[in-house]
Amino acid sequence: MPEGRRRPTLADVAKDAGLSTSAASLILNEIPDSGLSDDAKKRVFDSALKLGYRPNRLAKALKTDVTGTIGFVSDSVVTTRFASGLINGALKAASIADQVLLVLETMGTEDGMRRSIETALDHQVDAIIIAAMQAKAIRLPKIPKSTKVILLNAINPNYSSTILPDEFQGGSAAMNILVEAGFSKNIALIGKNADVETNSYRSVTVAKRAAGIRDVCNKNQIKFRSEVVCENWEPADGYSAVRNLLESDKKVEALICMNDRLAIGAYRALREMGLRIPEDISIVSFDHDDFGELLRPTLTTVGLPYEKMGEKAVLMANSTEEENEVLVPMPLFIGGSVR
Amino acid sequence: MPEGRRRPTLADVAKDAGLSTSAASLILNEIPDSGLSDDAKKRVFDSALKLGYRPNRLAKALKTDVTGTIGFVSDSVVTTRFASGLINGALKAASIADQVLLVLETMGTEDGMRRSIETALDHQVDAIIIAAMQAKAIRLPKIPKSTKVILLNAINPNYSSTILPDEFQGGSAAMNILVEAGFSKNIALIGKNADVETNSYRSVTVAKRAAGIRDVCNKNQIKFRSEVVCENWEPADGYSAVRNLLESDKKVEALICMNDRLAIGAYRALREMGLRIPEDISIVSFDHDDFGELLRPTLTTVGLPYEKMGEKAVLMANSTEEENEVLVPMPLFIGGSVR
DNA sequence: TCAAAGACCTAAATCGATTTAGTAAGTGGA
DNA sequence: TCCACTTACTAAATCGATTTAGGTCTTTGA
Repeated sequence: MPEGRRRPTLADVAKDAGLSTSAASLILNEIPDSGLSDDAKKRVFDSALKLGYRPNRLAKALKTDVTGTIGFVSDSVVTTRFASGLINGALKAASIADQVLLVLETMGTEDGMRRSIETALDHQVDAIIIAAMQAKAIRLPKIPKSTKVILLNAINPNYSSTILPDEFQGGSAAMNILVEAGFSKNIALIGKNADVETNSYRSVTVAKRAAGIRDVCNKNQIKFRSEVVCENWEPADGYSAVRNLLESDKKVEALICMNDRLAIGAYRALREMGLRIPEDISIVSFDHDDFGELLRPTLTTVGLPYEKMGEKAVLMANSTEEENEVLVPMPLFIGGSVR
Repeated sequence: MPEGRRRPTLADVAKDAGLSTSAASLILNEIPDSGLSDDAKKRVFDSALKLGYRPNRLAKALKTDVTGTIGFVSDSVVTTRFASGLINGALKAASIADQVLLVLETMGTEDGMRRSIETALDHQVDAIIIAAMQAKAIRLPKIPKSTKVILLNAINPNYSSTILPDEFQGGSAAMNILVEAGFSKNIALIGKNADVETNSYRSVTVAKRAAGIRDVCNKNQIKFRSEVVCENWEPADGYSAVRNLLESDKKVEALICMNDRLAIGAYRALREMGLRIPEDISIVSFDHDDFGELLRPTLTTVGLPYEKMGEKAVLMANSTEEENEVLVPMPLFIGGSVR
């Protein structure tokens, strides 16, 4: 009896239609072979519409063990401008699947990770997506095998469902831009980093980015004129790297920077040295950071396919078949920084 | 009976402790005056720990009507780097309150808004936070009065619980920086916008930003040397505004730009004209966009207190007393762009 | 004419908790 | 010895759905 303004329940609909709740449930869920008459069906649908009935997802979930809820646990993905695309893609795919994302942050600690996962499980999520800001090997607490786990931009030996950017392809793509623009001899690499290329714990994907670059070099018999090591990949590192490089070597014609932040430092160094982009020096880099559009000329960069990755994560969470590592291609953003 | 690896239920705990589920519930929830013996309490706590019992939030919610869940509906806040602080702050506050955010996107459409709100209600959220990317008057569908609604960075005539940045104070703060730096006569305003200052539907808060600026002007008997109108607040607009201004008027010494994007355009114009920041021209602006840190000199800017606003939204959602409009102070970020 | 076969619908159990009303045993006072 | 209180606990209803195992009729076939 819908007294006051209570949300109507299935019982209200059933009563209004003059049927049992069982009948109403069978009809509204369109269960085949339920044997309910067309007349009964019409009455139930009419009543549901009239009362504005919407099922209580909690009650439904309690019985069916399907909440329509996915835990999105992130190692501070949400908070950073950098990868909000991940969550955005996930949000879109979830919305299409009539699901909802339950977003949790680990604050970057192992304890936070454990707590977030427990909270998600307490809410009986159908699956957990664990997203990392930089694709790296993460530590995870035990998660019952009944809950599907998808790693987004991360890897862990105990879970095989992983979504990563295809950094090898991305590295190749960036290098190919320079090759196709006619460069071969006088290219310098900014941001070589021994640690990254060998230590898989620190960053699994960037090693592949480097491998993709080197693969194109090998195929075209290109040897870098210079490989500048940068421990960090911040603008200041790019600035000093390029400044030092060009002061001693005037022949460099193109730079491939390991990320956009290095590239912005390169821009500054070149500007100060009176060198023009792309007339004197061409630049490609990685990440498709927002500020790339604000630079003059705009930056040619290989982006990370965050949105697609987020989408894929939700699709994978909902798929019944086991998938293993999925590599999502990296998109190219052509700016004006290559001659 | 915990057969297999099923999640232990309250019944499992009760059985293990040799008590009824009622007793177990009373004990675990620490209900006062339940009259259970200390021995019974110990047994229940021990069993719960041993089995790793965690209550099923769904079942609990079904009975108590408290889900520990807040719907965070956003007009594309999540997706944008711009305001991920909002959600981050909300996430932190929710985590402290042992709550979880159910994040939904409206895709910017009215239908999306309706659908998101319905979805949140279907999941029986305890409250709904409606966040907008730019504080503006938004349209909302009917929401039952039993669900608390908090507007975050937005206003709507039907809901009074609103959280907004204190733009008046922010505007004053920015202008004060210039005043305190000793400027008074030769200041130009970049980004005057008749529409924004009068049409409250388009943007409620920016009008106040302007008012805050003018208030400081009045108090100090300052009249802008120039007020340049910009229909849009993009870098290109800032560029042409400053270029035109300074080509005709060499006396300008300081600029107050209505946002950082205008300011970045100003930087470019000044650089091309050979004017130094801050030696020749000082600049303050608004938003604390990420790229401000990357500029040389770094930008002095008044930021939006997104994180605090998000926190406040959750606190308000959980508070029993009605609060009305809350204004959150805007933080100052001192860079090197003011002499 | 009677049983078997549909056709149409419902009772009741269940999911995992909370919470009220009540029961059983023990204690103390007269 | 009996009643009134405590003390310590439990039975059962409940939240809002789903789902299985029937239960009535009416129809049909022989």
